[in-house]
Amino acid sequence: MLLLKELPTSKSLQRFLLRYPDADISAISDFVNLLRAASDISVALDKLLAQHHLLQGRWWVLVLLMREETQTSSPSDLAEKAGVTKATMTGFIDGLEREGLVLRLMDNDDRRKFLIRMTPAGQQKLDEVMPDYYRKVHALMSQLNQPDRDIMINSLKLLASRLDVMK
Amino acid sequence: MLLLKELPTSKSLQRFLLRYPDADISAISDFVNLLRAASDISVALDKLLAQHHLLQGRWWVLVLLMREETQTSSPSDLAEKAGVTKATMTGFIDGLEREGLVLRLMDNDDRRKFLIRMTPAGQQKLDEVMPDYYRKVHALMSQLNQPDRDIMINSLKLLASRLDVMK
DNA sequence: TGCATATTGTACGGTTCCATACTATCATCC
DNA sequence: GGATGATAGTATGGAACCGTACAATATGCA
Repeated sequence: MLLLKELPTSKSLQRFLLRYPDADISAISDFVNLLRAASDISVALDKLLAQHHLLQGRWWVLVLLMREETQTSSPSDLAEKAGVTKATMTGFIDGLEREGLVLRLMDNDDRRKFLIRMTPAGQQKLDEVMPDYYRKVHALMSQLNQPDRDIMINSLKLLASRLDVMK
Repeated sequence: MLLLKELPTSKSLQRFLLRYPDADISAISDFVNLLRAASDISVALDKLLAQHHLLQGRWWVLVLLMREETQTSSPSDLAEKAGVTKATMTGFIDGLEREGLVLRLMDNDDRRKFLIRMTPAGQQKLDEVMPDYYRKVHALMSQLNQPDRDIMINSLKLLASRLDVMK
């Protein structure tokens, strides 16, 4: 996600309005601000994870594995739950395996499959990251009062559910 | 930005709470929902631009150039305004130049520099994209009533301005 | 003037992601 | 049981990014 750091000057805004008179300036401004704020927040999460030598993609995989009682899943299943392609998941697993945080095991029932299992080192890594993550997310979200926070989240959810209007 | 498609089951949530009892579940849930909604919106923007054979990075460059009266700027200036490194901007400009949407001109005042100028084809591309963009962003943002929209944007801005609490 | 320092743009190598195409394996249906 | 089609995982090649290092050029200061 890429975003402009600089909002337009009123002078350049006028030039845009001259050329595109139908533009809804306040809608554009809100839209850009929304994306920029979310991008900044995502970057902050990246930095938090980087302090533990993790990246969002690999971290989600560990979280998904911890959700499983057996701490085991398949690449396809992980890909679907993480919302990435199978090819992307292959890359994540490669990285995690290289660092010893997960194992690839044969699945004797279906020889096309692998079983991906979190190792003790993987669990240890999560135990190191999650308390930090929870603490900092709590600190961030506490900056908002509850009514505003509810309205913000519900509004975002509503927008995300109405994205078909952009087609 | 990568996001889980699936929220945790209550069963796996209990396992997380057992291991990390201090977790603020509602903060985490809101945080993840925020990032996921924003990511979905960003993907929708990508798709809109893709219909015009553009990508976010290159598109912002054209928008920045249009903001300039001379439709001209330098790679360093563009990089700073777009919030990317100079190296990344070099790549964007390469792509835009290859497609004939911008030109690299010598700067006779400072021979280290280039002047990047939008071509008529570049302006034509923007004239094709921007009305579509404006129309669809208006359609999306109109899904919210004004008070909620204001609260959402202000809350997001406030969060983005308080990201130091995550350090 | 000359020399240290800063700036500009690029090359290079790295990561994360995707789309596509492929092999191996499984499931189905005649 | 054999062909057909679906599915699992990966390889490959691409784009968008970054950090670092570099050559060329400009600037400032003794």
